[in-house]
Amino acid sequence: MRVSELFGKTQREIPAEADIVSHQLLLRAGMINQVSAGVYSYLPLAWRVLKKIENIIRDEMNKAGGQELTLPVLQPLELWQETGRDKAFGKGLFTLLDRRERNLALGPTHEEVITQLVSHHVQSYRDLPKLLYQIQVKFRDEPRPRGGLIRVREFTMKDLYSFDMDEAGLDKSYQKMLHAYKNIYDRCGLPSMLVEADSGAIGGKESHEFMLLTESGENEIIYCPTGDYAANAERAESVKEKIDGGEPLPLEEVATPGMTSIEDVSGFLGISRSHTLKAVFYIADGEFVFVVIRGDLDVNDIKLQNALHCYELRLATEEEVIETGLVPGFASPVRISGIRIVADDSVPATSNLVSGANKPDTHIKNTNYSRDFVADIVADITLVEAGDSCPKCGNKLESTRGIEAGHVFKLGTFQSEKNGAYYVDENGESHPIVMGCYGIGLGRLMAAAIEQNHDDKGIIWPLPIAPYQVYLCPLYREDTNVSEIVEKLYSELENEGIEVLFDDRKESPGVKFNDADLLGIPIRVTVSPRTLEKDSVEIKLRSEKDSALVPLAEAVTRIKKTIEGASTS
RNA sequence: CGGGGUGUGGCGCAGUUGGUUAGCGCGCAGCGUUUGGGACGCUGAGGCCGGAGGUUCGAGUCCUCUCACCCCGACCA
Repeated sequence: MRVSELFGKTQREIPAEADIVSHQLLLRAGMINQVSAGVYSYLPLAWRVLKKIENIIRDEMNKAGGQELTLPVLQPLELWQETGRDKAFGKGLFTLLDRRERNLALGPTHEEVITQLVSHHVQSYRDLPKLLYQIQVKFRDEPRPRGGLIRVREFTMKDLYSFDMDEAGLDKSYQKMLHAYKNIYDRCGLPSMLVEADSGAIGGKESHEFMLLTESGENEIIYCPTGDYAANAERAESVKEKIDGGEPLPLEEVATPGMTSIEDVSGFLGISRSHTLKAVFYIADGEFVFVVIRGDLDVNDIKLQNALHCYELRLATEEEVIETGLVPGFASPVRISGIRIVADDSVPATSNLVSGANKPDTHIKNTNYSRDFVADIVADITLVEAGDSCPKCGNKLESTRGIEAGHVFKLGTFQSEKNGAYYVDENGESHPIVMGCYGIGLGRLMAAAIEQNHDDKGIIWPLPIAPYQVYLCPLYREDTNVSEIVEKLYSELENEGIEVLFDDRKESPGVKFNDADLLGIPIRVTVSPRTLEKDSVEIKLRSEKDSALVPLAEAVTRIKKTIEGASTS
């Protein structure tokens, strides 16, 4: 492709809209164009990158035994009502009415449709297992699209769904996908980290995410430096410090004027925070919930939401707390009724805690779980932080950030039961099909690749996903034969099947070099009167500082070698 | 949905207490001189100042409403 003919222009200045690097560079490189919040057009350079990523993914899916198919974007809302996931997605689901006033949804994902499809074509254990996938556009009305391509409302995603007879089969499919995913990121040239993930309110039991580590990542990752544990902070667990409160003592009121925070109370009474009981109030699907946790710990909202099995969860306002009859800052789970109580598992494990007294300026000492109050739910709802202890080995956990570039779930039979996908086993008995699902967002992967690979000049594409492999950069001068030689080189490279972006513009060297750097093409080949004096061309890798002069006659083979070397290493 | 911010040629911005033909840089077009890290000169094209309503002799500027986009939070496979 000749740059003079390429659709899309580079921009020197950083668009004011863009905050994160990948967004800025995608815009400056003329790769994407925003149409609406979270909706983009993809120009030829971006499209080529997406196609390369797509082909790598497709290849790995096929190798793992996946069969590609295509599914509708337009889906009847009833299908979503069958599983109740219309509620789980809530406003995130784009819906519309057709001319007959029937409700339709734009697919945010395709479990419902594919499960229904499978129910029509799988009746027997002989039809299983199956791995089916599609690479298609999906729609989600995100509350807040952000970060350019990181979080959008219309996006292309590869989703594979596995259908197995039983858990053992699912385990196998799941392992296959973990392996395939690792290969995908490796082949794209992007280091990834596998972490345990939250599977959401309706998800199955097990779930993992593939993270591309970068500081601009939306997700906090908690991991053990020994490598035996890594999890999204949303679900990370830790070994909680054991606090010995001694034998249960009688309840005792104590005046604590104005001491409304854990900090205040522990300081005032001269005890550590871990000897206090922290009360936090939430509204879960409209219901007021009283949450208690040991004073030195914080509540993880996601874990709490999972424990409550609710769709919507938020902190209660002070007014709501007062309306409920509680005293903010001095609330206690002791002797209250009609309010659901959730306790972190640290609470039953610790004795003689200081809690509120449900009256102003007063706390009670020696609150003991079971004797003084019980919770409706006891669960681990602790927010884990760097410095806590690894659940596997006890070492200090660390924290980093990453972009979620893939998410795999063991769905189990929830979906197949609701959408009626059953099979008959050898004994003629009917069972729901055991499912898994495995997604990768292509645009996000592209953006994450840039977040991981750039410098102050521009993008540095890993060769396997670069829009072009070679940037052929002649520096013309009228009285020389650069033009003739570079045209010949261009067609030779193309004949070898090498993807060349040929900067045939009559621009100054500075402009060309800067554009080459901005676009991030891995191999830059400069031909100029200066190199031709030595009968050579200059080859420079975008990822490296130095360049090398290579004899013109060897240029093509040298470039081929560089490409092969990069793709096998 | 709550909080904050921004809307002025393709991009980045300026525009005073309201005052005449709305500016600058980049980019774009033409001509000429240039060519190893975003060259220079000359000439030129390109604007319902986000939209609607209002105040006023007069509105990019003031008032009201509205829309869009961005950021933080809520939310989110």
